[in-house]
Amino acid sequence: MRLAMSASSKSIICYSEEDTELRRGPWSIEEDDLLGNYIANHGEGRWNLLAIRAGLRRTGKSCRLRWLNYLKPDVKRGNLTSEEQLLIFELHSRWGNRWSKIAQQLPGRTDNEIKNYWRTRIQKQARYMKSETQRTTGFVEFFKALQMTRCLHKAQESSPSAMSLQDQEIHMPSNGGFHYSSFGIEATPETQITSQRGVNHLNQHEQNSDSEHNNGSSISNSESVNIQYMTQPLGCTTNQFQALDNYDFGICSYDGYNIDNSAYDMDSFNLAATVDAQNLELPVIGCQISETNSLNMESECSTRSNDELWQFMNI
DNA sequence: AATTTGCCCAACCGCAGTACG
DNA sequence: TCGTACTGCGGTTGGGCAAAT
Repeated sequence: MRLAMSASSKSIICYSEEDTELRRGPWSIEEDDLLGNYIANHGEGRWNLLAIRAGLRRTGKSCRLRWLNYLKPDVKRGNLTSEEQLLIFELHSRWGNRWSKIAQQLPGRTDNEIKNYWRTRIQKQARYMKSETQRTTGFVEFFKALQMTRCLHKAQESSPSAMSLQDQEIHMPSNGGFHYSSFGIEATPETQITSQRGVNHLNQHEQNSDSEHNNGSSISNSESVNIQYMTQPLGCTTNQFQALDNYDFGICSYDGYNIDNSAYDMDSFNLAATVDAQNLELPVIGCQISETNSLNMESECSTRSNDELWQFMNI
């Protein structure tokens, strides 16, 4: 067996003992046509057989990948929307590097695409944030807001009928326009979120105690977040979602962001290394549910680093 | 203008799980 | 029950391209 690089197409051609060529590398238009036409006529499956019968000098594996990631009609091309990006962010926080599972929640997007997206854009931003961490607290609010969504998820899981957040908007601090509408969670007018005012402290020990991608919530529901279901609409009610007292806020334990260091260079998200956790006092976040059933979350204290923070959000 | 650097993304690889004879 | 082939998934690689130097 030997390998050679095709000069014209830069495809690697693999010669076996029988001198049957196995093409590798980029697919040509002709190959795409062959594969597409064959699947149109015969359907998917049995990829090795398909490759042979379609007259493709490719492995079944290669054919499958080409079909699923590129040729399949419902594959969506182009940049990810902001909603999709945020959804990826959220789902990754829940499931870690389960790309195929995440992709299932984004119709038309492939696991490969999401994986590439995460690897490039997210980690780039993470590196940026890490470099900024020493002089900004903006990321704290950001992660706090993400934790907020997790609170809501938890509440939804515990009482799914009463709490859903679809179509809601969570406005991140100050000048950030932050839409969580694609998170698949939905707010009802009956939803109220309250919390005692206090100061958040990061607790490294507790954070680290959360294993398995930290899927388990670190929230002590009884103490940190109370979610009540009211009988009257909350249209004009401003609910303080303040401080998430005693909340194992878990910047470091926020799923997926520091536990995947082995998979990618996720040091960027290992904020424990860059934050003086014990001395970190988090700003207060106010939580408001408007008449339009949208949940607005606002910071009650301004930060000078919003622009920096929202660079992250405005990927 | 030439070279370097970094980003993006398609494609490949290895492994684990599953189906099937 | 076992071995083999197939399938799917996550991780990695490398080429193309544009921006920076």
